[in-house]
Amino acid sequence: MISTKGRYALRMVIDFARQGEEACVPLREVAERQGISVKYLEQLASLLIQADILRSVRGPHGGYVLIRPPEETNVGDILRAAEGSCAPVACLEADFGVCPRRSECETFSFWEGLDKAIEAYVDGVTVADLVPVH
Amino acid sequence: MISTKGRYALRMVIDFARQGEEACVPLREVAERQGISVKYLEQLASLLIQADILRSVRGPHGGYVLIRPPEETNVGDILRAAEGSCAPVACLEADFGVCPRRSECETFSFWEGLDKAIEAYVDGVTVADLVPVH
DNA sequence: CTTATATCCTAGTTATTTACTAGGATATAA
DNA sequence: TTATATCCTAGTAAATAACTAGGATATAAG
Repeated sequence: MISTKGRYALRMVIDFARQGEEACVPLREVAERQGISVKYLEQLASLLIQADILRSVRGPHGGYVLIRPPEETNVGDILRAAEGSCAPVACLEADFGVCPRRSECETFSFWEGLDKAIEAYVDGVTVADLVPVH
Repeated sequence: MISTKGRYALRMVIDFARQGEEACVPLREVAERQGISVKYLEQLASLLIQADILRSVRGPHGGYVLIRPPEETNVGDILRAAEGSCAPVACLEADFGVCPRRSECETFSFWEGLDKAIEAYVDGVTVADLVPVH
């Protein structure tokens, strides 16, 4: 299940995109519009910076800017940045290593298929698809 | 993310299916083969009975029996029975009610689409697909 | 009718994760 | 110098996960 991290991160990015291309938007404004605390958004923004989705401008009139236009940022990248992973089971996460039951596991290929279906969907939607036309 | 409930429930049903059609299998055996405690499996079996996937036989030589043949039981039904839901976000669960942000929410349709992709996948795989041919 | 074996049912318990809040350090435009 | 931002690390309350525990109930076999 997707937690508030992923859900709020997506809403934040959509909010940025709505303010216009290359707009520098402070979290105070996003927090007010979205009803989420600045402090929590800060943590999510930091994850999105690490994932090269946002960049920041410090000081007065500072804020965050989308690195790429909304059409070039897909939702999968945002969710993976915020959640760590979109994998439906732990054994499919990057840092899990090799499962000791792997060779005898009859469900592994099923989970792999589910993971692919999820990735295909989330990577097939861009932020632009979710920003209402002005 | 799918918890041990869903993952173990699926492994248990596959284990039942491997013992043959209409076989009555006690949890003691499944527990031994799968490395999961009888007590935990009991709870999961109870959920699968409520969902009309298993039926039980009490007493010595008792156990659990698959109600339908493996080809007619899909994995989605097992996961929904064990997990309560396969929905990726809380607002898509049956008992959530109407979200107060629903009318202004720009992400709802995205989550709905993800939910449909997940349901289509899990409902498209049957237990028979996961039981290795003997 | 006793016994062994199974399911059934409800609680409790420990560890982890979630969803934040708190407090300050750092940068910078005016 | 000051106000306004981001940045960074900890802490914390509540919920969830992943079980274990203890017994009640049913039933086949002797």
